[in-house]
Amino acid sequence: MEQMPERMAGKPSWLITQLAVHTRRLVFDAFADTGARGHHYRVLAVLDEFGAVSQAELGRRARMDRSDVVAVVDDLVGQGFAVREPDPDHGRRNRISMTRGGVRELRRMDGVVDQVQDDLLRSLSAEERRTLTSLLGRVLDEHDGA
Amino acid sequence: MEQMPERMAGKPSWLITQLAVHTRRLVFDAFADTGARGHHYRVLAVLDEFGAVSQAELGRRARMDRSDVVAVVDDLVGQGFAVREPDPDHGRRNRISMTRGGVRELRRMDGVVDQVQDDLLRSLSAEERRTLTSLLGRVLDEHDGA
DNA sequence: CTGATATCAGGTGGACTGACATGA
DNA sequence: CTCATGTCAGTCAACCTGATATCA
Repeated sequence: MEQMPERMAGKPSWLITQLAVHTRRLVFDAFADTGARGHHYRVLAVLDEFGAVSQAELGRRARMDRSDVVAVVDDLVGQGFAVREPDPDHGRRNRISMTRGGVRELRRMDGVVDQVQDDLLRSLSAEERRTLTSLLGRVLDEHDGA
Repeated sequence: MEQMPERMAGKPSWLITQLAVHTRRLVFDAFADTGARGHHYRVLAVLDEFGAVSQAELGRRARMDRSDVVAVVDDLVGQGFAVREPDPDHGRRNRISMTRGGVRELRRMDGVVDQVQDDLLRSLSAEERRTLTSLLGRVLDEHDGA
């Protein structure tokens, strides 16, 4: 692979952007056989950790737009991984919850993502991985309104 | 901002993906007034550091597809920042080079990017920034066929 | 009234694929 | 023949905006 410009190779912002491309490709390829996508994983992860929630809350926790949540929930419901039902306490709100199949799917995806994780960081030691995770987490917190 | 799932907050792959979103937005906003985009910066950076190159090499160094290089070079030529001329030693190849205006535009962009950089990493010390850059660089090298 | 929610239509930048013609 | 190059058409996931309707 040809060398990239120095002014880019030394900038975290560029490194992050480029690594995101690689990461997305790794995840996508690993999910390819079942047609799953990153959005599906995010939504299932929220449902697993926070229980039955509205679509709006789902979007906020998974960091995705409300518009996109609709289609992804449609998918998950269609695959039998989630259930959409009207909130009894609120006429407009939906309650999205996971099915047994959804839990199984999430477990499967977790394994896949862990493998991708290992592949992605294979050049770092365990200690370095922790350092990287910590630094990235602090930077994200600062910009994520935590 | 609502809390995100733990299994995501602890994974570098997710942190990188999310940070890339913030980074892209910061850069895009900073470039917005002149209508410049990331692609333009990348191409100018390659031209500055490697001189007159073919579009194919340009794409490889800037990590972008040849298809996309065409339109970006069109833009830069239209703005007077670059020149496209046929390679005298090769009938098919083009030679792309920078103009004075292109150099000035790149300097301007450099300043903008540096500010974004500072904003992005404002929660880290200088030492931590170096550590982060080094770790990210090593991870990218591993996946970039360096 | 405001505010939150769900939905739909559409647009964007960036990464990519396939096809095609041309020239080394 | 092959391989690299330039160009064009179009797809894709993700991100985003705006409009609309419903309900607290």
